[in-house]
Amino acid sequence: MSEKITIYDIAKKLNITAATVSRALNNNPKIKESTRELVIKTAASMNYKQNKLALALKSGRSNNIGVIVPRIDSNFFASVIRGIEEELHPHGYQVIICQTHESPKRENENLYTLIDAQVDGIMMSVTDVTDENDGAFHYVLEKNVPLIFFDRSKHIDGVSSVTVNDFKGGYVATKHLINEGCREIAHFSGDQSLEIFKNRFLGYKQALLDNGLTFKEEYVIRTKSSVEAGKEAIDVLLALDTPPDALFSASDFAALGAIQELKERNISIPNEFCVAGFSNEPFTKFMELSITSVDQSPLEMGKMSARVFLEQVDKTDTIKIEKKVVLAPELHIRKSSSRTNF
Amino acid sequence: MSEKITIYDIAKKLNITAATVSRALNNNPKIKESTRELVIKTAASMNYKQNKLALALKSGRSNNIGVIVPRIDSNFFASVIRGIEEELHPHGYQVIICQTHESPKRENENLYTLIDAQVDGIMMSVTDVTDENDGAFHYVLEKNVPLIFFDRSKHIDGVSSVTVNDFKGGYVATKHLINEGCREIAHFSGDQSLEIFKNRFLGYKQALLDNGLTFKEEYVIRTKSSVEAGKEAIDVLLALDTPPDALFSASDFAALGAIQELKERNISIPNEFCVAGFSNEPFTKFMELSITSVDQSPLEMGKMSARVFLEQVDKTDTIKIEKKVVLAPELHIRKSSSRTNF
DNA sequence: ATGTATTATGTAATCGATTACACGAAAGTA
DNA sequence: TACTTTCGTGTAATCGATTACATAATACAT
Repeated sequence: MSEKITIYDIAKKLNITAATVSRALNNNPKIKESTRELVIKTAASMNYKQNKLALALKSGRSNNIGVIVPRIDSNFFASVIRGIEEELHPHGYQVIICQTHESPKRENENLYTLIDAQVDGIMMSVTDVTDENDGAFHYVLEKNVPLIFFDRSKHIDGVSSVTVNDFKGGYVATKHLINEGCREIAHFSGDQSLEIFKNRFLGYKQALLDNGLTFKEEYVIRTKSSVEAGKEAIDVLLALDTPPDALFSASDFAALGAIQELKERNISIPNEFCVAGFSNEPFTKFMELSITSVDQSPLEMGKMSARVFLEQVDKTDTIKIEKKVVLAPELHIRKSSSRTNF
Repeated sequence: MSEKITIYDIAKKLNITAATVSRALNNNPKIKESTRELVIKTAASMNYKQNKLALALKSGRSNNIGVIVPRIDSNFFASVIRGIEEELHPHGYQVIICQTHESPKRENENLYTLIDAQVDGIMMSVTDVTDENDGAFHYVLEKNVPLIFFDRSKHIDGVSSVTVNDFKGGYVATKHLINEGCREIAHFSGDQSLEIFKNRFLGYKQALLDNGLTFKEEYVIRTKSSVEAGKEAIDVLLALDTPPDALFSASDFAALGAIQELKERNISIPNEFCVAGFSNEPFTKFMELSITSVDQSPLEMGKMSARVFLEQVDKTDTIKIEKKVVLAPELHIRKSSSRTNF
């Protein structure tokens, strides 16, 4: 075990006080240049390392920020985290990861844990939006810890968010399907208590109406974000009297499930049926029958969240800044919906 | 801003000392039962929260562990991290993420940063294995911080590791290709200074020799783990006098690149050419022409790493335990190499 | 020479919790 | 009764760094 060197050890060696050492190391202008140099040289030679915990205790700032996501092993969330990490690392922040597994209970626990661990900020994608009376968020706000929502947001006064324009995403995807000649367009939605799914749905609906198509309730199916769920949902749709000729799915995984099932039934894609997904998961691009999907630029979302955090930290004295950043979605048109180009 | 309640506040209210409060909250047996109950009740009513930073400073333990990976937005690493987080969360540890982007310099920085942040342990997948004289690792060991390598390991005395049997993975994948009737099997390798790639290669070679096939140097190509690299590499192979009839790629991405290029050339898979990859990335399963791949059970790898950490922490007094856990790889046979079943 | 800035450093409190040691009170023993 | 344990709590140091305030030392002005 290497001995821990503290500023007291340096002070003793140089016959000065720890205060002087501290000031010298922190470039306090009141320190004589010669002293500063001596201290810095001695510190280096003794292999001194600042104890971050002591600093954190004194300053109340841990230089850690917490990130809460439903799960980390999804390309979207992992990419957002990557963005956050890359933006914050140069500023000396470490990123602490928490997963909720879509459980509001875990979400609360994580919030409390992070605050208790004295993180300097929290960035998160909420899991459930229903418990408005929930104490954990107020606990965060009371502590004046910057809180930033990304992707899945919640309306709380004074809280910033970075989201993608889901309405537009749903709109352009649906419009694209219409342009390809589809007239009976179905939609796989997620839990509409989450804004993102609500908005993707609304974008879809608006695109239909704006283009003279009728919106049919029975074409909208709520599915989980999984291949299996997509298969089951498309079965339901194909059993309708007028089955659809296209699908806009709010999940790439469900879109994939639908595609697999359609192939099983020898329905030709994109000739007889067009499909568009959402999220631009890596596999959508890799498939032989590549899948059209709406990109949410997760890396950018992460970086932007980090920037919003940096703006807010250190400004706790001023009026709380509420910044709503909305990124533009980008439709990646691929084979699953291209009757013309490929 | 909510006032911060400390044990001193509780002490003052009850006309006792902070020491008694601390002992009561920590279930110290020397405290009178009635006092303990009173303290606990008062603490709850005052909404007291233990200051983790103060605790960390005093105890020298932060309850954070650091994880260093090349990048987080890869399904493999994200899954390992998920495993680590799930195993460690119940024990009160938070997971701090660092990325190296395959840069040894960043790797060193991350190691120093984590130690300076007083993490209680470090789990990592190394980036580069060449600089044996590297100070950062010794710094970690000097501090007696448990260090565990997963997947990409480095030989350091007293350091535990959790890896998959890459030799076996390479062997079974190659053996499988041979069983399917392939005779001229090529191999995409990664940087062989990394054990994992070395061992996958050796397994491949051994399988060839054990089955009476000749090993050809020119069939082994070093590629990056990307689709593009795979395309370029297969071009080289197909230009040989005797082009191969199968490929075992140490990377799923490179395997995918090869498949795309082979299709481009109208070479039929698996009839004329079989392909197997490594890592079992999600997309390998999703493709219409699903790709055979070796699974490394990343979730299990993460959990196992966490367990090894838990065994080592708190036992710094004893002789250093060096535990080498080797998980069994599992070959997932899919269409890209199945001439018979599908 | 005396008084006043200015500069560099020391003193000591502080962040919040833990804990070795000390000590008074109660209980047990002879 | 007197003496020893045992029990419960208080005192104060400690973890390592920062910083308001005090003070010593020097420079400068009159």
